[in-house]
Amino acid sequence: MINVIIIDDHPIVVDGMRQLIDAEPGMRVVGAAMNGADGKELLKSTPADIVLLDINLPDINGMELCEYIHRHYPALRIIALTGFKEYFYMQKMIHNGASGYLLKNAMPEEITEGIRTVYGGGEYFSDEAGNVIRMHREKGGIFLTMRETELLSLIVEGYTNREIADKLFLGVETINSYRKNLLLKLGVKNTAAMVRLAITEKLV
Amino acid sequence: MINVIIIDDHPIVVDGMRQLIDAEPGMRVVGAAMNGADGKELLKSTPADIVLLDINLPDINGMELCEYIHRHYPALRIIALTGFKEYFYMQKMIHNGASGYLLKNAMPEEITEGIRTVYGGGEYFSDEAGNVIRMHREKGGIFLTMRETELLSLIVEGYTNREIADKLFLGVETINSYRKNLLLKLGVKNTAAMVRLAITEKLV
DNA sequence: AGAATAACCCCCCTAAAGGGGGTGTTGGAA
DNA sequence: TTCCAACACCCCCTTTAGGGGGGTTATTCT
Repeated sequence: MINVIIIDDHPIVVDGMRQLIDAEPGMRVVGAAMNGADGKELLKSTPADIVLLDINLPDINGMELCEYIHRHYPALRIIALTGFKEYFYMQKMIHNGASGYLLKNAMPEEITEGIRTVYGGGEYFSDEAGNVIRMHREKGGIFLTMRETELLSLIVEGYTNREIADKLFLGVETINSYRKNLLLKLGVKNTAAMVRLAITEKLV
Repeated sequence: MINVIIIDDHPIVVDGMRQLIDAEPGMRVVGAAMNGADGKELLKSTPADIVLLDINLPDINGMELCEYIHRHYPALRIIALTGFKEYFYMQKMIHNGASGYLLKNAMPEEITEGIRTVYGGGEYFSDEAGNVIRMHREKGGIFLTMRETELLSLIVEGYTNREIADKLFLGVETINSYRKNLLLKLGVKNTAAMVRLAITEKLV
């Protein structure tokens, strides 16, 4: 029996997953949390095999939580379950210990198959995610570093330096440096042009 | 009995909604579609009272589909069900005939309450959405004028206020006013978010 | 004639972004 | 072991953007 924990702040998604997994023979949902803090508590009290982890959580970043889980519960296998289809997130989650990456528009069969594959020790990426990862892996040249890409995404989403600093627990001056460096690397002179480039060139 | 149709490309969301609604007395899901084309077919064959409509659909834009549904089935009440919290989307959906706007992180009770309220002839907006809408309704602002669109394009292209002013033979302060008004109308708080919205929604 | 709206202009003031310099740590490749 | 890239941080300073007000015209619809 594969025991699954869900950490996701969308009640509807949690309900849907629960129904899907419980209906599947050989696996069941043993707990669910709607934020990072509850998630950590849940992990402490409830032994499980698989964690389905959202990236968008109200209190902490899912990617950090992924790293935390991987460090504190190395035996636990993590599958990212998110709407983000940007390579950046996949790269980061895998780097932080995730063994699978499921997009929320994945078909139910993909989800159960993913759980089984990852439980068996493998890696699993849902169709679209797999394509994106393959595309980038052969191209290789990501000329922005991970941190830079991360910063860029946050800028594109409209966060100010102050907000980004708080979110990442860094100094404002640090964010400033990154921002200036991004302008330099991308060869643009202001945020507006950078955002446009980031979107049209799919850098995020 | 309130008959509900769901149009959303996330199977898990559909499952979750279905479970939630079917468990609620007095309402039931009579059909679901995962894209716009299937959605249109479904509407043709299946009479219903409420449509829960996602904005992110693989084939067509949910906002356009909203308008289509409203025109072809005026009796049908539409509730937007989406993750977008920008005012722009709410405004557009309401303008296109939606009677409610639910964010995907809404609590289950909000969803069922929303369905009931809208079925009863009212309007319903989930907590966060409601705040955003109320804030904007008092201030007003529907579509972009020619001039505003022109300004927006120039901003997206990375020109500063000074440059735009010179280019259009206007005062810098005038450009400033336009820019501020654009932020207000589009419901975003800075240039980065505005540029993103302008590009992804093809406002330019 | 009156109301509404687009287009235009101006002030003050603060917050945020950007330009140009710099420091130090770390972890991996050579 | 040395070297380098990535990362995080700091200073001073100027420009740009954004928040809050205040207006005037001309047109268009009723």
